[in-house]
Amino acid sequence: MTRITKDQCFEDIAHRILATELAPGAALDEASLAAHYGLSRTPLREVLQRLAGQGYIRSEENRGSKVSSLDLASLRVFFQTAPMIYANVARLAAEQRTEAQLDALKDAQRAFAQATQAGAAQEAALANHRFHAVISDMADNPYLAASMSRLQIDHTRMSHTFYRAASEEDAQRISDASAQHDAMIGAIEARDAGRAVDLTLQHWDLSRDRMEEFVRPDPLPVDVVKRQGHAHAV
Amino acid sequence: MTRITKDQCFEDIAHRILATELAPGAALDEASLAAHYGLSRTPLREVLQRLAGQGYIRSEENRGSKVSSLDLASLRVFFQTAPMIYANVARLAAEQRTEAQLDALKDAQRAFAQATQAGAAQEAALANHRFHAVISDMADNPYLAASMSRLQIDHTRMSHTFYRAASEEDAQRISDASAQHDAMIGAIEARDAGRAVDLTLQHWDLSRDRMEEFVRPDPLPVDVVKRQGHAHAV
DNA sequence: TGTGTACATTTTGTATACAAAATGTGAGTA
DNA sequence: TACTCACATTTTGTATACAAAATGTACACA
Repeated sequence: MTRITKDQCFEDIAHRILATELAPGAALDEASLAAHYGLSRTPLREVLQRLAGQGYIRSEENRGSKVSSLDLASLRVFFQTAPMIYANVARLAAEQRTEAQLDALKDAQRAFAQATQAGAAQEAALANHRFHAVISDMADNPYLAASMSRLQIDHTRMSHTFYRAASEEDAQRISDASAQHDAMIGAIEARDAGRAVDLTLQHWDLSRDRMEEFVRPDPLPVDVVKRQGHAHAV
Repeated sequence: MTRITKDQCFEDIAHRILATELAPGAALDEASLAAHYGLSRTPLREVLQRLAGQGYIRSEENRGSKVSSLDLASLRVFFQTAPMIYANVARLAAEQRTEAQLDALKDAQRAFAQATQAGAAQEAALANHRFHAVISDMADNPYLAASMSRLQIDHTRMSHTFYRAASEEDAQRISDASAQHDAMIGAIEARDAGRAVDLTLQHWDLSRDRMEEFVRPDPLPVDVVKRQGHAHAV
């Protein structure tokens, strides 16, 4: 109902996916989304196609769009790939960053620190997403950016529990992550690629362990036996 | 005018871009493309959006679509990134490949050998593209695939001169490349990841030197001074 | 000659009607 | 009860008309 632009619509759906407010596997209905955003179906379909192009959703001919799944199979590949891409992006970021990008990174970190201190889990996850997106931007490498953004989608979707501090230990981990961000800013500002890589890998180690346990396969259809290709969790 | 499906339209435009029949920077007109393929503008725009999502073209709001540029700036990043992605994809391909994919790879190589022996440069370049696309498929890693396919677009667009054998030396290089393909098939079939990586890097070295000299910046607009952001060749 | 401005033309973007495909429902039959 | 088939409903895909933006052109004026 709210009348907005295509870009805003794209951003809003993307954010809702990143926040898992739109859960992995959820079906997206063109007509109701178009009505909700006050667009006609033509531009809304264009938004969906862009979302599909960036890996947020998957569209099947004559069968609509679904939020990209996030099951244990993808998780395995994610863990396999992320450190390599993250490390290389960090190295390039330290080498290539501009002053303006450095300012943007500091802004993102301010927002992140604020969200974590306020205990706003979803805000923190999205701010963290932005922080790493700025680093990807600094690397100025469209080939790696394509990998990176896809990794980030899944990483952010898995990270929400990380920011919902239940125990004292959780709070410490969040504080550590924020300190690592600050150190990364320092390394990037100093154009110290080696240190940026090391810090990135440490940062990765910190978040890795907490993620795996919270991932769940897509909700199964009610009529299980008739559906093919839905492997159970290993 | 020829009436075809969206997928065929996508494939045809993609192939024409890979063959540089549609040159880097070339403008794409919706109306004439729609007429040419016998589609209305709505599905044709969808095709363009998919092409943009995969990096073949770039679309600007209210300003149409252009074939992605391929200038010295992108070239530098390309050389920086390709070996790492190619090597990792090769390693995963050797580890993960299925029998069906191995057959597909052998088919692609048969087509490649045939095209090179016939001296069909464009055929050879596209067959080579398919060969490496199958390897990317074997790796079964959507994150890397996003990088890989973008690298391949630019690689294939730069590779045409490689297959237009002018000298005896050129012919030898093409023959070497084909032999390397055969060796890569062997390594992948044997699931020998280390050897697959080594061969991939050798393959990369072979094609690298021949590429740089043939790349040209986008054709400049007639009115040069008024256009910004068009750096000259370094 | 060069510049600016109004206007015509071209091109892109959006809404909507209709077509086609998929899905859901219920009666009929074994 | 289980299954199939026909038909209604829902959802997606396409064509087309119209709106908006960009571009090109001609003319006035300094």
